[in-house]
Amino acid sequence: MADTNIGAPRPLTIGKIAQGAGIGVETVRYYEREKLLPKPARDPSSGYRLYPPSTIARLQFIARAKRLGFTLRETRELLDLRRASVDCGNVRSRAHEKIIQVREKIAELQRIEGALLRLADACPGVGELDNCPILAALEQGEPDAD
Amino acid sequence: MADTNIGAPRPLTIGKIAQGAGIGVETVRYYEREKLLPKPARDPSSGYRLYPPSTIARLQFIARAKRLGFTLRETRELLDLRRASVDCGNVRSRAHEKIIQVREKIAELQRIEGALLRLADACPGVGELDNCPILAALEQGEPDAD
DNA sequence: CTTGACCCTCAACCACACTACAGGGTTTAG
DNA sequence: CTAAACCCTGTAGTGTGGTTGAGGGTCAAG
Ligand SMILES: [Zn+2]
Ligand SMILES: [Zn+2]
Ligand SMILES: [Zn+2]
Ligand SMILES: [Zn+2]
Repeated sequence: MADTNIGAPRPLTIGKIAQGAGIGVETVRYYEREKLLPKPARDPSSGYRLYPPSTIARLQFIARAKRLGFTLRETRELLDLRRASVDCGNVRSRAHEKIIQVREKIAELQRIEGALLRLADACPGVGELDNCPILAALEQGEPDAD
Repeated sequence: MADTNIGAPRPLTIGKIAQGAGIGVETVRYYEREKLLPKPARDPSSGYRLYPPSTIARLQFIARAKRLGFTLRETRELLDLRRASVDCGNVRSRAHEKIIQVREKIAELQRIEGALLRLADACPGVGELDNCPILAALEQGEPDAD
């Protein structure tokens, strides 16, 4: 409201965008090395990196993709898709692949949870280790576990 | 049935126990370095490692613990518990800790799955990327995701 | 006896996603 | 002007769970 120089996207230093995205400065430089961020402009005299403010959104994109279970490699591919002007279907099919992977992980963890629960419930919690069904199952194999 | 030399636990070479446990020879030596396996006897002339057959069971213990979500460090602690003659309660409490961790992972993955499903269902799968709700959510943040 | 399969040690390397120096230069507040 | 806070490059280290390779020695079959 006060100043209306909206046309000038005053560039931000690496510290600002890192803080804006809630990550470390080193991580931003790492993302640049790993090609998740394009090489930014530089201040000619100091050599400092100068980022457009939209870079913060891009870093948040990366953070969200990470929270959704995408690796950095996959996230880079998503970002590249946009550059390459591919269509929606490509993006959606990646999301579907990721859903399948996530479900597989969940199923595996639920199997693990069930096995641990059965073992913990069978363990008296007192007494000699020779009677402990948890160690026994680990040593001899559990009927239901595999 | 044929030979009854049961009292002599003829030792096995590293290749045999690795094959018996379904893992690699290098992995067995790695486990020894990481103190998940005690240092085995050696053939005096060749220097070959000589293992009692029960080592295969120990390796399977490790494999099962890994499948149950224990790290190698935690698995070593389980194995050390047995050596240290601690009681059942210690083992059970570790299993409970692990159950809690597994449930947290499951909840996180279910949150991720829900977010991905909402996005994928909203994405038409055809057309321009500018209309893709998946990329839009990653760029601008999704209301339900966080 | 020779060949190939097996074994030895020590060391380096892999992926992943950072993180931490070392050894500088620059900007900014007081 | 000075000192703190920031920035630069480049290299190296973290942790997890192994795998691979070099450069050998040993054992069993033919
Ligand atoms: Zn319980
Ligand atoms: Zn018990
Ligand atoms: Zn779907
Ligand atoms: Zn789409």
